[in-house]
Amino acid sequence: MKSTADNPEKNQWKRSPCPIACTLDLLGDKWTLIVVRDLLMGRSTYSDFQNGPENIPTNILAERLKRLEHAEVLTREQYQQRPPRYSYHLTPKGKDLAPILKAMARWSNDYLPYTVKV
Amino acid sequence: MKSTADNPEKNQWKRSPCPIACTLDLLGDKWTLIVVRDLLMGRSTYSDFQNGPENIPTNILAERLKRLEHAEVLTREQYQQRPPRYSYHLTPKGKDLAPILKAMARWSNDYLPYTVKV
DNA sequence: TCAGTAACTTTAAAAATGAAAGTTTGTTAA
DNA sequence: TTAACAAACTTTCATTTTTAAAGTTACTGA
Repeated sequence: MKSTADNPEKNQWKRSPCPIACTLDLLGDKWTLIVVRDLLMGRSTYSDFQNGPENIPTNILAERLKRLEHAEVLTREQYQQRPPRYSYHLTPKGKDLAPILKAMARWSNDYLPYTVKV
Repeated sequence: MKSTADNPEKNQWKRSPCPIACTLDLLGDKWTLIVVRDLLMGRSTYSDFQNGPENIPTNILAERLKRLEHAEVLTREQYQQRPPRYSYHLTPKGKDLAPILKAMARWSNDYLPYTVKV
């Protein structure tokens, strides 16, 4: 029988209690941190994200926004009634992802050629 | 006609020249940084990685090791002739991924419940 | 010679991704 | 008053990736 501490159903983690693994359970894919990057840059609407240089597929974008909202990394708010318009904003939890992105940008600038310097 | 600067074939990047996007092109999935974490912890053999708490599928592990070797994040060396045995080690480029993992661990400890503190 | 181990490779099913078209709600120009 | 346009999605379906499981190769030690 599985102990509670080892059971991902009862806890938050899917693979192991390792903090790296837990972060990757939520953010470990090609698109999620692109959306966070855009939010950190001040972009806030669905079409802002959709029109980014990476051309995120719209169904992926919608799914990621829902996932991040559920994880309380961002909030969705209607800023206009008619026509209905929504904006997305980072929570403190979401803003605190900045050091991860900073470290990635730094590493990329140091080691990957043809990368835009930041 | 596509300009050279915008052509991912000629450059290293697949989606955009953004350093975040470039990093995610290489590392943006659920398993790659788990392998890097293990390497940073001093694990070095295929079975070391395979026996980690996350139970990485063996074909995924083999593919990731090849990809990281190709990207010069790690090296593979035969440390014994017979039976043939191999070990993997981070290059300076690989070791410099540590700040990214540190930032992830920090964020996880700050915001994700049931995570092991580091 | 037989079981066991490291380091993979192969296979087939399941899940995720990606490209494209479609939907809903409203605005604005003709 | 109708047609075109836009934001913010949803749906569909083909392709790609992931996963679990079994298989392979090279060798050791009993």
